[in-house]
Amino acid sequence: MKQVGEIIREKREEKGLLLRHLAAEIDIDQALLSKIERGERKATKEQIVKFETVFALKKGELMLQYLSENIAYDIIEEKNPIDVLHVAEDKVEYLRKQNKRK
Amino acid sequence: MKQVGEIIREKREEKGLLLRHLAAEIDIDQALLSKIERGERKATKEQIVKFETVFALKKGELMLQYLSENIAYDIIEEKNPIDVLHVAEDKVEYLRKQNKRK
DNA sequence: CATTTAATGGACAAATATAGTCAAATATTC
DNA sequence: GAATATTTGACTATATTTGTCCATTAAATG
Repeated sequence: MKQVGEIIREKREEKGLLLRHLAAEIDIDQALLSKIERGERKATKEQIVKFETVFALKKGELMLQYLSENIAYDIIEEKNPIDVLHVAEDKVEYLRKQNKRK
Repeated sequence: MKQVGEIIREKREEKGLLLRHLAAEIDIDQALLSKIERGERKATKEQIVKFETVFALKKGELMLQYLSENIAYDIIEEKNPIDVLHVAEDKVEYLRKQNKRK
């Protein structure tokens, strides 16, 4: 199961880019990119969008990994993380219906 | 589908407590409690634990609602929130296995 | 193996988000 | 309509996140 940072590093190396090249494209410091790739820091949503563009990934593909990874790490230390996700699912479905109605 | 704030308000009223009484027990300003009950502000995890104690709820019961509610609102505006949750579930399961092994 | 180049670590600063308070304005109850 | 309870909004404090700089380490190259 690949982490977002790993995916980014792989893609960067596939393209033969150096940290500083990709960092420049994303418009961040190369040290920060290094940390993101190694999972020491999290990217922002905006940066994930940029990565998708630079790597020509399907829109939302990396974002899906990113969002779910954040959630997973947020709750992994909790009592019943799986239950939390199931209840969250109920709530999302409920909220969507609500929105549809109005 | 009840929101955390609503649950708190119900419980408080069941016990016949005023905002300022419960606020004192939880050790926050009553204005903040008012906002939490109406969903204008979010409680902290620590406060949720206190609410569980004050209301003699099963440990983790309110926390489950709280955590899942936060997640639901975090992703409701995203493209495929349900997919996000499913992938998050995979990741949680993966992380747990990892932990077990070491 | 010495130099150059790339990547990483750590301390700090800036920006943003969250939590909390106070006092005034509203609403509710008697 | 006075007293009590709740809500609102502006503001401050605190915590967290994001980003940069520069020193250090690691890797590659002549």
